[in-house]
Amino acid sequence: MGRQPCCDKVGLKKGPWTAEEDQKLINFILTNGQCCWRAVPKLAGLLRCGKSCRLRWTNYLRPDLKRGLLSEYEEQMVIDLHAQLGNRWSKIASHLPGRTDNEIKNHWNTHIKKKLKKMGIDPLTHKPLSSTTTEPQQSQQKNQVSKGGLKSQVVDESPKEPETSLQSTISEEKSMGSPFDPMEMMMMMDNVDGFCTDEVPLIEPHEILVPAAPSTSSSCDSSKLLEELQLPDFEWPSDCNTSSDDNNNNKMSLWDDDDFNNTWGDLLSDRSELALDDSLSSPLIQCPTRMPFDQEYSWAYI
DNA sequence: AAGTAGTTCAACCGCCCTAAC
DNA sequence: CGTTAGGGCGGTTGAACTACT
Repeated sequence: MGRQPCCDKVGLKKGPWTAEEDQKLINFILTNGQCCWRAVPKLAGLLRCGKSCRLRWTNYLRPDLKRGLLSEYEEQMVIDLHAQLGNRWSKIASHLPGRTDNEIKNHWNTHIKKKLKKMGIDPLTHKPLSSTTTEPQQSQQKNQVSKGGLKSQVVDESPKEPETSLQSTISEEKSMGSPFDPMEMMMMMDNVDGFCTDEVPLIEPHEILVPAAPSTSSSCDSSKLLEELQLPDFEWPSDCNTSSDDNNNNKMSLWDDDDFNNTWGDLLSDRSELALDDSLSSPLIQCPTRMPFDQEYSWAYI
Protein backbone atom coordinates (compact mmCIF):
# COMPACT_ATOMS: atom_id res chain seq x y z
CA MET A 1 0.00 0.00 0.00
CA GLY A 2 1.74 3.13 -1.20
CA ARG A 3 1.32 6.53 0.22
CA GLN A 4 -1.35 8.74 -1.13
CA PRO A 5 -0.06 11.70 -3.10
CA CYS A 6 0.24 14.89 -1.12
CA CYS A 7 -2.56 16.32 -3.15
CA ASP A 8 -4.85 15.50 -5.98
CA LYS A 9 -2.66 16.21 -8.95
CA VAL A 10 -5.44 16.19 -11.50
CA GLY A 11 -5.89 19.64 -12.97
CA LEU A 12 -2.99 21.09 -11.09
CA LYS A 13 -0.63 23.43 -12.84
CA LYS A 14 3.07 22.65 -13.03
CA GLY A 15 6.11 24.49 -14.24
CA PRO A 16 7.20 28.06 -13.78
CA TRP A 17 5.10 30.37 -11.67
CA THR A 18 3.48 33.38 -13.22
CA ALA A 19 3.53 36.83 -11.64
CA GLU A 20 -0.16 36.53 -10.96
CA GLU A 21 0.29 33.28 -9.11
CA ASP A 22 3.13 34.78 -7.13
CA GLN A 23 0.98 37.68 -6.16
CA LYS A 24 -1.87 35.47 -5.06
CA LEU A 25 0.46 33.47 -2.89
CA ILE A 26 2.14 36.54 -1.44
CA ASN A 27 -1.14 38.20 -0.67
CA PHE A 28 -2.48 35.09 0.95
CA ILE A 29 0.53 34.63 3.18
CA LEU A 30 0.74 38.29 4.03
CA THR A 31 -2.85 38.13 5.08
CA ASN A 32 -2.99 34.80 6.78
CA GLY A 33 0.55 33.85 7.54
CA GLN A 34 1.83 30.39 6.80
CA CYS A 35 -0.84 27.98 7.78
CA CYS A 36 -1.56 24.53 6.49
CA TRP A 37 0.20 24.37 3.13
CA ARG A 38 -2.21 21.85 1.80
CA ALA A 39 -5.01 24.32 2.21
CA VAL A 40 -3.09 27.26 0.81
CA PRO A 41 -3.69 26.71 -2.90
CA LYS A 42 -7.40 26.30 -2.40
CA LEU A 43 -7.73 29.32 -0.15
CA ALA A 44 -5.40 31.43 -2.26
CA GLY A 45 -7.11 30.45 -5.48
CA LEU A 46 -4.13 28.68 -6.97
CA LEU A 47 -4.10 25.60 -9.13
CA ARG A 48 -0.94 24.34 -7.48
CA CYS A 49 -0.16 21.67 -4.99
CA GLY A 50 0.55 22.84 -1.47
CA LYS A 51 4.04 21.56 -1.64
CA SER A 52 4.70 23.65 -4.69
CA CYS A 53 3.36 26.72 -2.89
CA ARG A 54 5.59 26.09 0.09
CA LEU A 55 8.60 25.67 -2.15
CA ARG A 56 7.83 28.78 -4.13
CA TRP A 57 7.46 30.78 -0.95
CA THR A 58 10.50 29.48 0.88
CA ASN A 59 12.83 29.49 -2.10
CA TYR A 60 11.74 32.55 -3.95
CA LEU A 61 9.07 34.80 -2.50
CA ARG A 62 10.09 35.12 1.13
CA PRO A 63 10.94 38.76 1.76
CA ASP A 64 13.98 37.92 3.85
CA LEU A 65 15.78 36.24 1.01
CA LYS A 66 19.03 37.50 -0.35
CA ARG A 67 19.32 37.22 -4.06
CA GLY A 68 22.32 37.00 -6.27
CA LEU A 69 25.58 35.18 -6.04
CA LEU A 70 27.00 34.09 -2.73
CA SER A 71 29.66 36.35 -1.37
CA GLU A 72 33.18 35.10 -0.68
CA TYR A 73 32.27 34.89 2.97
CA GLU A 74 29.18 32.88 2.32
CA GLU A 75 30.92 30.60 -0.11
CA GLN A 76 33.68 29.85 2.34
CA MET A 77 31.07 29.31 4.99
CA VAL A 78 29.27 26.82 2.79
CA ILE A 79 32.48 24.95 2.08
CA ASP A 80 33.31 24.66 5.72
CA LEU A 81 29.82 23.76 6.79
CA HIS A 82 29.68 21.17 4.05
CA ALA A 83 32.87 19.68 5.37
CA GLN A 84 31.16 19.36 8.72
CA LEU A 85 27.63 18.49 7.77
CA GLY A 86 27.81 16.90 4.36
CA ASN A 87 24.92 17.43 1.98
CA ARG A 88 22.57 18.64 4.66
CA TRP A 89 21.71 21.74 2.75
CA SER A 90 18.95 22.92 5.01
CA LYS A 91 21.29 22.81 7.99
CA ILE A 92 23.92 24.66 6.03
CA ALA A 93 21.34 27.18 4.90
CA SER A 94 20.24 27.77 8.47
CA HIS A 95 23.64 29.30 9.12
CA LEU A 96 23.37 31.63 6.17
CA PRO A 97 20.55 34.07 6.73
CA GLY A 98 18.62 34.87 3.61
CA ARG A 99 19.86 31.86 1.72
CA THR A 100 17.80 28.81 0.95
CA ASP A 101 18.89 25.21 0.93
CA ASN A 102 18.00 25.01 -2.74
CA GLU A 103 20.10 28.02 -3.57
CA ILE A 104 23.08 26.70 -1.67
CA LYS A 105 22.70 23.26 -3.17
CA ASN A 106 22.62 24.73 -6.65
CA HIS A 107 25.57 26.96 -5.96
CA TRP A 108 27.50 24.04 -4.59
CA ASN A 109 26.83 21.89 -7.60
CA THR A 110 27.50 24.55 -10.17
CA HIS A 111 30.26 26.67 -8.69
CA ILE A 112 31.90 25.40 -5.57
CA LYS A 113 32.37 21.82 -6.71
CA LYS A 114 34.27 23.00 -9.74
CA LYS A 115 36.24 25.48 -7.74
CA LEU A 116 37.35 22.85 -5.27
CA LYS A 117 38.25 20.41 -8.00
CA LYS A 118 40.32 23.08 -9.67
CA MET A 119 42.09 23.59 -6.39
CA GLY A 120 42.74 19.88 -6.22
CA ILE A 121 40.32 19.30 -3.40
CA ASP A 122 37.76 16.54 -3.40
CA PRO A 123 34.39 18.23 -2.87
CA LEU A 124 33.08 15.13 -1.16
CA THR A 125 35.82 14.57 1.36
CA HIS A 126 37.35 18.04 1.39
CA LYS A 127 40.74 16.40 1.18
CA PRO A 128 43.35 16.63 -1.57
CA LEU A 129 42.16 14.69 -4.59
CA SER A 130 45.23 12.51 -4.74
CA SER A 131 44.55 11.07 -1.31
CA THR A 132 40.95 10.15 -1.95
CA THR A 133 39.27 7.41 -3.86
CA THR A 134 38.19 8.18 -7.38
CA GLU A 135 34.97 10.10 -7.57
CA PRO A 136 33.11 7.91 -10.06
CA GLN A 137 33.12 5.12 -7.54
CA GLN A 138 31.87 7.38 -4.83
CA SER A 139 29.12 8.95 -6.81
CA GLN A 140 28.07 5.54 -8.03
CA GLN A 141 27.87 4.35 -4.48
CA LYS A 142 25.95 7.41 -3.55
CA ASN A 143 23.41 6.90 -6.25
CA GLN A 144 22.85 3.32 -5.35
CA VAL A 145 22.39 4.13 -1.75
CA SER A 146 20.22 7.16 -2.17
CA LYS A 147 17.94 5.39 -4.60
CA GLY A 148 17.55 2.73 -2.01
CA GLY A 149 16.46 5.37 0.42
CA LEU A 150 19.11 4.63 2.99
CA LYS A 151 20.06 8.15 3.83
CA SER A 152 22.00 7.24 6.92
CA GLN A 153 24.50 5.51 4.73
CA VAL A 154 24.81 8.45 2.46
CA VAL A 155 25.69 10.61 5.38
CA ASP A 156 28.49 8.24 6.16
CA GLU A 157 30.56 9.54 3.31
CA SER A 158 30.77 12.88 5.01
CA PRO A 159 32.54 13.25 8.30
CA LYS A 160 30.64 11.57 11.12
CA GLU A 161 28.59 14.29 12.64
CA PRO A 162 25.05 13.28 13.29
CA GLU A 163 23.52 16.15 15.20
CA THR A 164 26.33 17.91 16.96
CA SER A 165 26.14 21.64 17.12
CA LEU A 166 28.13 23.83 14.84
CA GLN A 167 30.15 24.99 17.76
CA SER A 168 31.45 21.56 18.53
CA THR A 169 32.05 20.75 14.94
CA ILE A 170 33.91 23.94 14.60
CA SER A 171 36.20 23.03 17.43
CA GLU A 172 36.81 19.72 15.73
CA GLU A 173 37.63 21.54 12.58
CA LYS A 174 39.98 23.79 14.47
CA SER A 175 41.82 20.87 15.94
CA MET A 176 42.19 19.49 12.46
CA GLY A 177 44.08 22.61 11.60
CA SER A 178 41.81 23.89 8.91
CA PRO A 179 43.15 27.07 7.34
CA PHE A 180 39.66 28.46 7.45
CA ASP A 181 38.36 29.33 10.85
CA PRO A 182 34.58 29.34 10.85
CA MET A 183 34.40 30.65 14.38
CA GLU A 184 36.39 33.63 13.34
CA MET A 185 34.08 33.96 10.42
CA MET A 186 31.08 33.91 12.70
CA MET A 187 32.69 36.55 14.85
CA MET A 188 33.37 38.63 11.81
CA MET A 189 29.85 38.27 10.61
CA ASP A 190 28.71 39.11 14.07
CA ASN A 191 30.60 42.34 13.88
CA VAL A 192 29.57 43.13 10.40
CA ASP A 193 25.93 42.31 10.60
CA GLY A 194 25.32 42.98 14.21
CA PHE A 195 24.24 39.51 15.15
CA CYS A 196 25.50 36.03 15.32
CA THR A 197 23.73 33.74 12.93
CA ASP A 198 23.88 30.98 15.45
CA GLU A 199 21.92 32.93 17.95
CA VAL A 200 19.28 34.44 15.79
CA PRO A 201 16.50 32.19 14.67
CA LEU A 202 15.36 32.65 11.15
CA ILE A 203 12.17 34.56 11.31
CA GLU A 204 9.28 32.98 9.61
CA PRO A 205 7.07 35.44 7.79
CA HIS A 206 4.03 34.36 9.72
CA GLU A 207 5.81 35.36 12.89
CA ILE A 208 6.64 38.68 11.40
CA LEU A 209 3.59 39.56 9.51
CA VAL A 210 0.93 38.01 11.63
CA PRO A 211 2.29 38.21 15.11
CA ALA A 212 -1.07 38.11 16.77
CA ALA A 213 -2.66 35.58 14.49
CA PRO A 214 -5.61 34.14 16.32
CA SER A 215 -5.73 30.44 16.77
CA THR A 216 -9.28 30.48 15.55
CA SER A 217 -8.32 31.65 12.10
CA SER A 218 -9.34 28.44 10.44
CA SER A 219 -11.98 30.25 8.49
CA CYS A 220 -9.37 32.51 6.89
CA ASP A 221 -11.89 35.30 6.86
CA SER A 222 -9.54 38.09 6.00
CA SER A 223 -11.72 40.99 7.04
CA LYS A 224 -12.33 39.52 10.48
CA LEU A 225 -8.85 38.25 10.78
CA LEU A 226 -7.29 41.56 9.98
CA GLU A 227 -9.30 43.28 12.65
CA GLU A 228 -7.68 41.04 15.19
CA LEU A 229 -4.22 41.46 13.84
CA GLN A 230 -1.73 44.05 14.85
CA LEU A 231 0.12 44.10 11.65
CA PRO A 232 3.47 45.80 11.44
CA ASP A 233 3.82 49.12 9.82
CA PHE A 234 4.98 48.01 6.44
CA GLU A 235 3.83 51.16 4.77
CA TRP A 236 3.48 49.63 1.36
CA PRO A 237 3.93 52.39 -1.10
CA SER A 238 0.53 53.34 -2.36
CA ASP A 239 2.03 54.00 -5.73
CA CYS A 240 5.15 52.05 -6.51
CA ASN A 241 4.94 53.00 -10.13
CA THR A 242 6.81 56.19 -9.40
CA SER A 243 10.15 54.50 -9.58
CA SER A 244 12.45 57.29 -8.43
CA ASP A 245 10.49 58.10 -5.34
CA ASP A 246 12.69 58.79 -2.35
CA ASN A 247 9.87 58.26 0.01
CA ASN A 248 9.36 54.86 -1.36
CA ASN A 249 12.97 54.11 -0.90
CA ASN A 250 12.74 55.09 2.70
CA LYS A 251 9.67 53.08 3.25
CA MET A 252 11.13 50.07 1.60
CA SER A 253 14.51 50.39 3.20
CA LEU A 254 14.14 47.04 4.85
CA TRP A 255 14.26 45.44 1.50
CA ASP A 256 16.45 47.89 -0.27
CA ASP A 257 17.25 45.47 -2.95
CA ASP A 258 16.79 45.46 -6.67
CA ASP A 259 15.43 42.00 -6.79
CA PHE A 260 12.99 42.74 -4.10
CA ASN A 261 11.80 45.79 -5.89
CA ASN A 262 11.58 43.84 -9.09
CA THR A 263 9.51 41.10 -7.58
CA TRP A 264 7.58 42.33 -4.60
CA GLY A 265 7.59 45.88 -5.75
CA ASP A 266 6.20 45.04 -9.14
CA LEU A 267 3.81 42.55 -7.76
CA LEU A 268 2.46 44.82 -5.13
CA SER A 269 2.38 47.87 -7.30
CA ASP A 270 -0.48 46.58 -9.33
CA ARG A 271 -2.54 45.26 -6.51
CA SER A 272 -5.42 47.38 -7.59
CA GLU A 273 -5.34 45.96 -11.07
CA LEU A 274 -6.14 42.57 -9.69
CA ALA A 275 -9.08 43.92 -7.77
CA LEU A 276 -7.70 42.98 -4.41
CA ASP A 277 -9.77 43.37 -1.37
CA ASP A 278 -9.05 46.76 0.13
CA SER A 279 -8.89 45.19 3.51
CA LEU A 280 -5.67 43.56 2.47
CA SER A 281 -3.83 46.78 2.04
CA SER A 282 -5.21 49.17 4.55
CA PRO A 283 -4.13 47.50 7.80
CA LEU A 284 -0.66 47.14 6.50
CA ILE A 285 -0.49 50.82 5.88
CA GLN A 286 -2.33 52.05 8.89
CA CYS A 287 -0.88 49.96 11.65
CA PRO A 288 1.10 52.44 13.75
CA THR A 289 3.70 50.29 15.40
CA ARG A 290 6.79 48.98 13.71
CA MET A 291 7.69 45.56 14.88
CA PRO A 292 10.85 44.92 16.88
CA PHE A 293 12.23 42.60 14.25
CA ASP A 294 12.53 45.62 12.11
CA GLN A 295 15.23 47.01 14.33
CA GLU A 296 16.71 43.99 15.98
CA TYR A 297 16.91 41.49 13.22
CA SER A 298 16.44 43.86 10.37
CA TRP A 299 16.55 42.39 6.94
CA ALA A 300 19.10 45.04 6.18
CA TYR A 301 21.79 42.49 5.70
CA ILE A 302 20.48 42.33 2.22
C1' DA B 1 23.59 34.28 -38.35
C1' DA B 2 22.77 29.57 -37.16
C1' DG B 3 23.67 25.53 -34.76
C1' DT B 4 25.55 23.14 -30.86
C1' DA B 5 27.41 22.40 -26.32
C1' DG B 6 27.69 23.82 -21.77
C1' DT B 7 25.79 26.10 -17.66
C1' DT B 8 22.48 27.69 -14.42
C1' DC B 9 18.74 27.41 -11.37
C1' DA B 10 13.64 27.07 -10.49
C1' DA B 11 10.75 23.48 -9.87
C1' DC B 12 9.49 18.77 -9.27
C1' DC B 13 9.81 14.02 -7.30
C1' DG B 14 9.93 10.75 -3.93
C1' DC B 15 11.43 9.46 0.48
C1' DC B 16 11.79 10.30 5.51
C1' DC B 17 10.31 12.14 9.93
C1' DT B 18 6.97 13.24 13.14
C1' DA B 19 2.72 14.76 15.22
C1' DA B 20 -2.02 13.70 15.50
C1' DC B 21 -5.50 10.49 15.73
C1' DC C 1 0.75 1.03 19.15
C1' DG C 2 -0.28 1.34 14.33
C1' DT C 3 -1.83 4.34 10.72
C1' DT C 4 -2.19 8.54 8.33
C1' DA C 5 -1.29 13.19 6.75
C1' DG C 6 1.57 17.07 6.42
C1' DG C 7 5.87 19.15 6.19
C1' DG C 8 10.70 18.96 5.23
C1' DC C 9 14.67 17.40 2.85
C1' DG C 10 18.00 16.01 -0.74
C1' DG C 11 18.43 14.50 -5.43
C1' DT C 12 17.16 15.18 -10.09
C1' DT C 13 15.20 17.29 -14.18
C1' DG C 14 14.55 20.36 -17.90
C1' DA C 15 13.78 24.98 -19.75
C1' DA C 16 16.17 29.11 -20.44
C1' DC C 17 20.24 31.28 -21.10
C1' DT C 18 25.18 31.85 -22.57
C1' DA C 19 29.39 30.73 -24.87
C1' DC C 20 31.56 28.77 -28.48
C1' DT C 21 32.24 27.10 -33.24
